[in-house]
Amino acid sequence: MEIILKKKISEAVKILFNNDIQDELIQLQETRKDFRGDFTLVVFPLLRFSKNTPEKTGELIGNYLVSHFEAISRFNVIKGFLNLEVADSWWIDYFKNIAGGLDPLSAAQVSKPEIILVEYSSPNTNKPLHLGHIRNNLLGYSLYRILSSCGHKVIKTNIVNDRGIHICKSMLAWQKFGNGETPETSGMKGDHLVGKYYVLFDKEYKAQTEQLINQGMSENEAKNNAPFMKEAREMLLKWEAGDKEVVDLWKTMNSWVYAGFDETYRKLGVEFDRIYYESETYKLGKEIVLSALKKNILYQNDDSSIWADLSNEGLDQKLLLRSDGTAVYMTQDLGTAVDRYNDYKFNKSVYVVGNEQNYHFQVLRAILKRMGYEWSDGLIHFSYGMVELPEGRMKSREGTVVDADDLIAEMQDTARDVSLELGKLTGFSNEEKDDIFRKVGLGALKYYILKVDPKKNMTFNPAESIDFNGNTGPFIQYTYARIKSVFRKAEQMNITEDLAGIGKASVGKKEIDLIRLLRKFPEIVSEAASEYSPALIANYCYELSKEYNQFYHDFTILGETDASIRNFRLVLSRVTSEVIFRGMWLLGIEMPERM
RNA sequence: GGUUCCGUAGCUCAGCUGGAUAGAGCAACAGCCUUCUAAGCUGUGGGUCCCGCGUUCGAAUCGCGGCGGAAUCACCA
Repeated sequence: MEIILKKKISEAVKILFNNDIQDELIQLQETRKDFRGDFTLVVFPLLRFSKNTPEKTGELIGNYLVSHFEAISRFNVIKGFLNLEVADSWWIDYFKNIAGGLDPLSAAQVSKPEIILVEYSSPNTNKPLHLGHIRNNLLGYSLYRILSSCGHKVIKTNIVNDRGIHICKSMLAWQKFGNGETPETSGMKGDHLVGKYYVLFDKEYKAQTEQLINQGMSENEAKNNAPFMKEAREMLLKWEAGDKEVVDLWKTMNSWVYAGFDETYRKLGVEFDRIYYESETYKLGKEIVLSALKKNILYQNDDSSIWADLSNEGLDQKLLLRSDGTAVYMTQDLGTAVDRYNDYKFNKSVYVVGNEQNYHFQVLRAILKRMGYEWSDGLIHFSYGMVELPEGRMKSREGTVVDADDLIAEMQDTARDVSLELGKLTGFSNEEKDDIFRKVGLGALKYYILKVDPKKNMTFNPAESIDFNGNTGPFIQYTYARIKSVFRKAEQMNITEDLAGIGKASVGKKEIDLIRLLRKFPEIVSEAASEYSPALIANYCYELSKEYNQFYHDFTILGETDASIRNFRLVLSRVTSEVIFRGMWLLGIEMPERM
């Protein structure tokens, strides 16, 4: 529509003012709700051609369009804005088009599909997942759905940080205090069990450090000389040397953690196509670093540590291999990146990683570029903000972390309480109820997190996140469930949709408002894909749901006596529910058929 | 100090390829359940869009300069 309209406007300008104008000067937008009309032309840019007042110019163009373009039925001019009204027949035709089973996503397809890796989650294997990981997982998974819905080939990957001193810490504490405790004997989830020993290590380590400080050591000395730290370091060396006992323990404890993570991932509804382990990629990283050193891309210090000098790119010196030859975080990431390119020859590789690592990824790209990997341009750090609590940042040492499993359970419990209090779901089996509570509780959590702009830090208010009223996931789910209910009722009444009858229906403003919103969907999806922002879709789904709820309250649907009007509303309801479903699906949010 | 990000209603957030009177939700107050789900709908109050300058017919939106906040600049990951 817009394209034809623009053509007509440019034709009008040519005939009225005798000028060929560029497309950019024709600023066409949807008319604001509080004005009469469907599309609005901003006439200011055209004044220099018309050499007339804004009002007069608008009027001239409006008159031309009404008499030369049958789709435009009326117009009005307010200040410099020409509001055009599209004939109802056009809306009906348009609507029949999208109602006839046209996939709302087909318009969002990209012309050149790419191979895109999306890395997300990236847990450490020494403690359970927390609220920050939830944001990461939800963003990553939703990104996957959005990008692949646009036609890209997307590979979901996870890099598990399964090596390093932090793992040895839990292992050591388990050896000292564990008495052979396992997930089976303790009844604890594996990741929580290992996390418990990580905390124990820290506690004991702190005590030891304090003792040494009291004996007169400086803080740094004490930290380095505490027996626990020494033992942990020894353990790391043994691990790198392949010591059987250490490696076996490492394997055992990691397997506990993986089982725990899998459970959390399953509850969250996220999954991966390929998992990389740092214990496997760090060696490649070392090789890359060493060969780059030979080519004089890097330099070596007297203590034989290896560095990259990025100072002429506005970055600092960056350590790549320690003086004892062991790998650091950056070494592993270099290895992982090369590994991945060899595996997939990706066009883009998206890292869903918190903004605290902005610098790290700047450096990663710069080093790869310098090493001659042209594909490094395709590395994208999808940087998201921290999740803070009303009291401030989460601190594991102060016990203010919100545990992922606890939170999920709590959301489901709240969904149950609210639902029962409202007296819903009588006559359902316990399985059916639990399924709905799960969808609603999780929907609330996911929506709450995904609706905010990823790059912004967000505040997680526990009391508010469990609110199910207003701009929330359950509100959107509720809208969907309600539409489903209309259709169940219609079935009972033997009412079926009749697209053919719709032409006779009178098109009201409410209907047009809904259709206008519906037609935006593909545009929103492509925008979300190019901006990497699920939040756009979340806010759209809310807007659509709100619009529908208002529509629903203003009219009866099944009770409408005029069949053509009833059909119009019925089909409109169905299309709305399909788009809502699709939008929420892109966010990874499940929709209950009733609630 | 360098770099990156953020600053919109009491609170949580939309809006940002420049357009009309800046929008939702929460919280407060007032209404609406014999008709398809009230997890809803309607209404009232609430704003120096951090500040200043610039570009423009027009700036919350773009540019520059401040101010405030966050992150980061480790032989941690």
